[in-house]
Amino acid sequence: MHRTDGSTDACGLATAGAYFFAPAKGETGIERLPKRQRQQRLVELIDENPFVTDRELTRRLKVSIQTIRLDRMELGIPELRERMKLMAERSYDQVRSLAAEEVIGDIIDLQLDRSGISIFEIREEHVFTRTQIARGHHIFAQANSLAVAVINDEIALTASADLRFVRPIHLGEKCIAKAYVRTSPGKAGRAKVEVLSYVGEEMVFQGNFIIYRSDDNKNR
Amino acid sequence: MHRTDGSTDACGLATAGAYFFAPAKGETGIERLPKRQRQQRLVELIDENPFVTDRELTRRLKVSIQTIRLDRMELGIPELRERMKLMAERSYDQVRSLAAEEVIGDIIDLQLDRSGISIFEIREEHVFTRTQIARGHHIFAQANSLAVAVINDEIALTASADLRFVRPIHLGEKCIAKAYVRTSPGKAGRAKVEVLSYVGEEMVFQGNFIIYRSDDNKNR
DNA sequence: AAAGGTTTTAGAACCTGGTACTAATCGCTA
DNA sequence: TAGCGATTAGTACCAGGTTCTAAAACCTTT
Repeated sequence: MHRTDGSTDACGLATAGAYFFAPAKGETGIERLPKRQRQQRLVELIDENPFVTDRELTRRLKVSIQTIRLDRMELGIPELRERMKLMAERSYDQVRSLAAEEVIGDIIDLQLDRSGISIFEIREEHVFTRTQIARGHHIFAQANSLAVAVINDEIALTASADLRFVRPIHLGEKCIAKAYVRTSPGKAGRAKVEVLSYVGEEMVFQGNFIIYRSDDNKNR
Repeated sequence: MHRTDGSTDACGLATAGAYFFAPAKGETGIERLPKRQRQQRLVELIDENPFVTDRELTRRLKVSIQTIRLDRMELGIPELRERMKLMAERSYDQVRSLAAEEVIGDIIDLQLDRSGISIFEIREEHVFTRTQIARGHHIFAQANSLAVAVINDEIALTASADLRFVRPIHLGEKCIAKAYVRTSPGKAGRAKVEVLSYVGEEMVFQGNFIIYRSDDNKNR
């Protein structure tokens, strides 16, 4: 005998007629919603807590477990275990790549000892929640990463920098940093790198970096 | 990763099963290992790929699935689904807290419009893997966060900065940043903040920040 | 009122990747 | 020879599902 998802008919009588034409927003809180709204609510609930089971959703939405499952299927939402697996995999990959993340922003062009370009999109985690303006250190991180990357040496460390945040950068904006090496390549000790960051045509940040270099690019 | 690492008492229980020290059976590559070594290998395999099932491990270690499960139990390694759940939960919490992370480093003292102190420990994810030296932007992030935090305004944005990375900071070092507001509080427009970061007695970083302020600290 | 469509519910069979438990069996040793 | 740890086998059971079939329940149209 296999156990079957019993579900002790929690709401048999709720199936009375005209079941959602009542003053839909009663005291009772959640009356059964029409399909569209229920599915929307389902998405919200799962989004809010991805660890919720179908059985739990049954409780919250006052429909049968089959309905929940049909809804998930229609909406293309995978089952709990699949969701957890996806999260786990994502975080696992992230951990792996985070360690490798030597650079903030995507470098899309790099001419060693000459110049480089990187793109960095301002996302939720980069802004002040209140103002939606990017925190300065993320803008700096992009510029600094690029300045270090453009130096063709075993070891390159920022020695000093001079920054100007020209205008606030907002959530969703794509920040394009362009770095130019100002001293001749291979010159011992220190390199000077200028980084200019743009959103569209507009310059939003400017930095002058002095990069300490190990100066052993010959043995690579 | 999550290495539960259950006390591998090296030789507490003299494992009687030394009965596999016969000619190591070079023929078939991995022949069955003695218990201790197998368990060690098990830990390695799971560590290497936390998404591996017991059945897969059976293949790899050439023992029955019961043995795998006994081993997991002895070692306190949870089942695959539990492992995935833990990873998912951890990453979920991380995402949540990352978004809330308005400040890099722990602020341990703050006198608004006067001074502030924060501590930041250099961990794996902050250093160049090759050299174990902290990337500049993390050091900057700590200083910048503190400089912004110390300004008692609705909105405070970095306008410009002038940085000196005095000496490299290494993995494991605790960086203590001290910020001093150099202009009189409430003065309109811009505040000047000096941040000095130390490892022990040694100054490792110095920054002069100009912080743009909304200057509406009265209505708080 | 009957027909027809959508929505919702029910139930059974089956799946994966396990746990929990009992009971052999193997290989060596005291 | 008995004993003992290590290993294997097998069964029952579980959560949290998928898949499928089938029957209501509801709503609109004819």
